[in-house]
Amino acid sequence: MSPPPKKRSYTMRDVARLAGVSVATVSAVVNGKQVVRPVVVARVQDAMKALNFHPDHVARSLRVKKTTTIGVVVPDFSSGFFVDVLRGIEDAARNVGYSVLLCNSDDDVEQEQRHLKALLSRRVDGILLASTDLYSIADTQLRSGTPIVLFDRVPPGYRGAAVVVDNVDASYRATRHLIDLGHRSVAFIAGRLDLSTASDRAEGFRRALEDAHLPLNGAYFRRGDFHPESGYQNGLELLRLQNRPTAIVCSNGVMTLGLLRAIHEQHVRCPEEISIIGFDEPAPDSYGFNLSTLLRPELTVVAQPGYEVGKQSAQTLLRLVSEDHEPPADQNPLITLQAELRVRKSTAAPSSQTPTQ
Amino acid sequence: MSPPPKKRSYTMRDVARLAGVSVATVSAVVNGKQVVRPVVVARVQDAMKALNFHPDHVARSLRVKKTTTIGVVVPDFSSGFFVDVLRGIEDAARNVGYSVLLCNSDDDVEQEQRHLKALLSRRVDGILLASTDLYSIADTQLRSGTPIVLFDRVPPGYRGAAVVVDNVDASYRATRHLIDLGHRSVAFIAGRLDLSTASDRAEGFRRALEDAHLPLNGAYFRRGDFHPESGYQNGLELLRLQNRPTAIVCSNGVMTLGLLRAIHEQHVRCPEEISIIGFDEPAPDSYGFNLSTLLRPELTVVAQPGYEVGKQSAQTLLRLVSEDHEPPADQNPLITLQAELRVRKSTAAPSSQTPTQ
DNA sequence: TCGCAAAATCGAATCGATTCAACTCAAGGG
DNA sequence: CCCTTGAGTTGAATCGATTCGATTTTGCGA
Repeated sequence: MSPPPKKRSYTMRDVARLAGVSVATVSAVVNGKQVVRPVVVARVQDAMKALNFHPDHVARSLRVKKTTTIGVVVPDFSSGFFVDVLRGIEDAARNVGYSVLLCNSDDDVEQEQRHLKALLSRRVDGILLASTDLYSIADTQLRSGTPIVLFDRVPPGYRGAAVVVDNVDASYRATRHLIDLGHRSVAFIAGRLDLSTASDRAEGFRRALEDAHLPLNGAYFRRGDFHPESGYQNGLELLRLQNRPTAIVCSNGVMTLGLLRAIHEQHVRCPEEISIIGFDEPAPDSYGFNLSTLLRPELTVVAQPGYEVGKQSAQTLLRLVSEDHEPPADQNPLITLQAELRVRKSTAAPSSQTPTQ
Repeated sequence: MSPPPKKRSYTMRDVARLAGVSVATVSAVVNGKQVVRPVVVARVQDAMKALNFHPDHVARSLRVKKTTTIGVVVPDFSSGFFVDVLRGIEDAARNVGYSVLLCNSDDDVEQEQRHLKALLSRRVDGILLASTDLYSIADTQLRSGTPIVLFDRVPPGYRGAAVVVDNVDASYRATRHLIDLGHRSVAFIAGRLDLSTASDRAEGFRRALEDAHLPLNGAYFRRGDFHPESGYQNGLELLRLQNRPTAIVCSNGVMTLGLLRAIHEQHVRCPEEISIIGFDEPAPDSYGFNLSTLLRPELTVVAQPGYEVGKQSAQTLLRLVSEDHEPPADQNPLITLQAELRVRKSTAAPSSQTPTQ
């Protein structure tokens, strides 16, 4: 019960001294996992209050080899999709007392590697990663032993845990929607084809054409890079084509914004002269109602369940973290979520004069 | 030079053993702050490579009492503004090797307190906070000794470091823009008036009217809560008013979306029948071009420099962190940034028939 | 009142990197 | 040839909480 020394922040030692017990007992009180007599508990709690003691999580982490922290690496959090994902992650993590270390890779391979190194060095309990560099993960993962859950993007044949959207199906349905409306010349603006999301969407588009016995016009398949400018450029080029397509599928949210700009600039009426369908809402999905309904025209989109992707990724990761043994091989670590087709006003039947094909 | 024991992750001890030196020397090599003979450096580095050694940042943090991590508490990262801020923070932090612990308070006072406690417990080097509860900060701050920089929202008379936008001026200019166009009956949809941002914007509105010798019609001053639904409801009520205003200033981004919906639903033409000006872009500012230009109508807004707010907040905080002594009192710790008026198509001169005032 | 099992508390080692006083050793001066 | 000097290296203490085997207390029956 000696007077506490003057410090900025007190330790269990100080609390113990003030309460007249040992640090082990203070620890027992703090963690509540061992039995301590009520009278002692009270004494310790008083001491803690008196000193405004807060246990040092860093020291604890060192000792128990667990940081109660997960790292998240996203390629870009300007995109509405990743913001939704992030919200899902944060909510799931917070619910179980985990903190989130946020890293932005800017879609840059080196940044991503640096971030992963930093996260491992900081001994996060697990990592959520939307990787820019699909082929270098195995490496990082194998070396570290830290659980990793990939989301959104997954290397072909990846055997680890991952949460993705069924992009083939999403794209198929988007394309199919246009075909069902009567479109025969449908164009596609693809994303970075080295990413699974982009190639899957391209594949869905291809299959939908195939199933409808429509030819795949090479000029209608454009390579974008998931950035708005490429939506704009490819949009312009498509609109200027002699045989202009009657409909365009645009394979992500921000490229769709670029495409819209091109359409406005060229004074092409949508959906009268051209139908367009986008991927993702162009802004976070969380306002209670969606921004797309305010766009000119109201956008038909295939919306990915971003929040759900985040939530399930985090939950999967936290499950892996809490299992010390390797998860049984028979349970599939790949979770696939379905996107939702939201038909609004940017898609309609093509005008009667069918363009030459 | 004994063979390394099998472990998941190796320590300096292992590296030292393998390299035939002491841990102190390994530490010296890792940190490069003391002179070590090149031949020894090489031996140590080889050993590190061989074991795939990565220093344990947790242990380091404990010893040096520094985590190279800052905590960020935002009320909501669905809003485009905070996403921009976050990007600014992340960029600034990453540039100097800091990590970011992200917390979402959901504009809930208890969440915020919990997050702050957690961050202090985790011994972050500093905290960036957009506080929901302006009057309980002093407490947390004084007790902890951890540097805190407030951003976006600041309690009146706050004496600590903060980075804010000049909301009075921003709102003044928005209102002034409408008055200059000839509007005489201008309405205002306010946010949560307990927040400095909201009350400052209300004040700017008030002053602009006053300077123009226009009366402040009570029915034209609406209290919202910064959420889209309140923009919608207040919008509806304003539009249904007998003396409908000819222009509306809406004091944040998502409420403006709600207001837009109300306008569409009521089939009120904008800007012909009503001019509106919003605060913030309704989505992140980072696409290279802005979403507002695609809205129907293209929105005139007062855009806050979100990225800059984030960047300067982080830089200010990191400066505080690196100074061990208290900063001199004579330098003003309050940074005020100016918003930018972006005139687009949702504002125009009122129609000739002046409504009864 | 005593003895003893059970319950409560304690002491000391530990996690992994940093730090600093102490020590080694080679070079150069006297 | 010895001593000083200083560059390079090392051992051991330290950061603060946890943990576990050891020790003390408590409560209860005899």
